[in-house]
Amino acid sequence: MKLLVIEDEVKAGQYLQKGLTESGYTVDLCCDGVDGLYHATSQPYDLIILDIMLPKLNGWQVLQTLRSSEITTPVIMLTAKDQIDDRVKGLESGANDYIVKPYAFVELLARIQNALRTSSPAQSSAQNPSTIVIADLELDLLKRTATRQGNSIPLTAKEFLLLELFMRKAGQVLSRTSIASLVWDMNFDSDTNVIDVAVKRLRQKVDKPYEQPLIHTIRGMGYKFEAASS
Amino acid sequence: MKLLVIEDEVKAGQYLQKGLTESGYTVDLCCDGVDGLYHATSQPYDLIILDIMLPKLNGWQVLQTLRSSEITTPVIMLTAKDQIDDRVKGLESGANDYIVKPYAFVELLARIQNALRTSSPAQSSAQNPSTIVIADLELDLLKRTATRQGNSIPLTAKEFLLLELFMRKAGQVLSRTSIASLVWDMNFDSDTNVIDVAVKRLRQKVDKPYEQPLIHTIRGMGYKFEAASS
DNA sequence: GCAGAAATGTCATGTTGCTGAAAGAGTGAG
DNA sequence: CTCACTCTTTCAGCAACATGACATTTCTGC
Repeated sequence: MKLLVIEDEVKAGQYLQKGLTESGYTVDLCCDGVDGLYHATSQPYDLIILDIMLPKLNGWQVLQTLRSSEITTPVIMLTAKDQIDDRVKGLESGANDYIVKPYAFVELLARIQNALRTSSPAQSSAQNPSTIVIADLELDLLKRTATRQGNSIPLTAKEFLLLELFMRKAGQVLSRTSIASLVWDMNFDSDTNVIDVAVKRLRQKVDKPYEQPLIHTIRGMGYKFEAASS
Repeated sequence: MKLLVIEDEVKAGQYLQKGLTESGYTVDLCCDGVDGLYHATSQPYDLIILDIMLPKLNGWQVLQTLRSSEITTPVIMLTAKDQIDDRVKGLESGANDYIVKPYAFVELLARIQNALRTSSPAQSSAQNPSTIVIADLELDLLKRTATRQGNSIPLTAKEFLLLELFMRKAGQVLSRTSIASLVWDMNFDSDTNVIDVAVKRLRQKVDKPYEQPLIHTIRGMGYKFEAASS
């Protein structure tokens, strides 16, 4: 799950980034409206957290531009107590939710989860969204553990993020470039093999001890997570 | 599925009753705290929807009385925007969820389903809300003491809060930021290691003298309280 | 209020193990 | 067979965590 935080106060922004990263999200951080808008339009995010008071372009303008570009990513507005106006209250602006500063971090977390839940309609009626199950592999997002055939598999932070991405996008081929931008915060211009190494380590734990491989290499394209081998 | 709605505004209450009935629930409606408490204690409900602003007895009092009567029916609090305080935010009051007025009906529905789903398995084993028992550790919420293998463990205020949080969220990974937000009221100070120190002190008392560790560090993510570990 | 004690927070230092770079071996495609 | 792509292993750096000592705040009995 990739979030974009647009917040000009550096400290508040870093705090958010840290807290949300710990909570299992990948977070990009922008410090002004123009930069934020650029990021929001140039790559897909699952959710955007948008401060209203911003240099260059304020939150309203960013939001309006996004919506008129038909970008429907859920947006949670951050507003100071004395800035609340009717646009926020009624959520008529196209925002999905708002939260008043200062806020409790866990409350923001709850709102993020809520916005993510309600924005993907498939989930809402489906079963418990806190676990993903594919074949005999189960990923528990709250416990941050994987289980295969009853065996608990301990995962490091990066491994967990990678596996979560794989399982969410099961069946799709994921290029190294998109993996790099979704799990690492890097643009894939450098010639690194972090991803190969990470996949190798993940396979070691998830596939190696078992019969059926779930992580498949698509030569020249990337990787794919799939139950039935093609 | 039988629900109890405690809401003083007649119109809002009837609206809820109608909507929930149409959604397949059986709904009782009460218009003040005393009446609501009477119903809630005199017959079993699957879930209670509880407004905070109520005549005679407010939502907090009703909830507290319910919980101290060992009634563990899931409760969703209804709160106006300007009433949100940390009790709601952290859900430390014994409520299972809360929703801010005005809300979308479908959202309330989703939260009801969620509360019914997540509470039922846990509730049955946690009949007595005045103590939490996990493995050989017992936490007495009234006496504010912990006991492990028959040995009483004296806890300071912060230690107790932290352990209570851990045990309530047993199995889940808690990020430092969430812990900071729930146990301390820190929502912005980032460069401190109070939490690490507090965990160390708690471990000293709770884990150090015993065989099986209960508090686990999940590197890069936070901490987790769990009996059997990988 | 005051002194002493307990609790809590800050800082400096030690320790661990995750992570990513590099380099070589393996493997499939043409 | 050759080349490009992928896999595997090794290793050092470093961020994240643990810990002990010290400072500050809060509590408690007089």
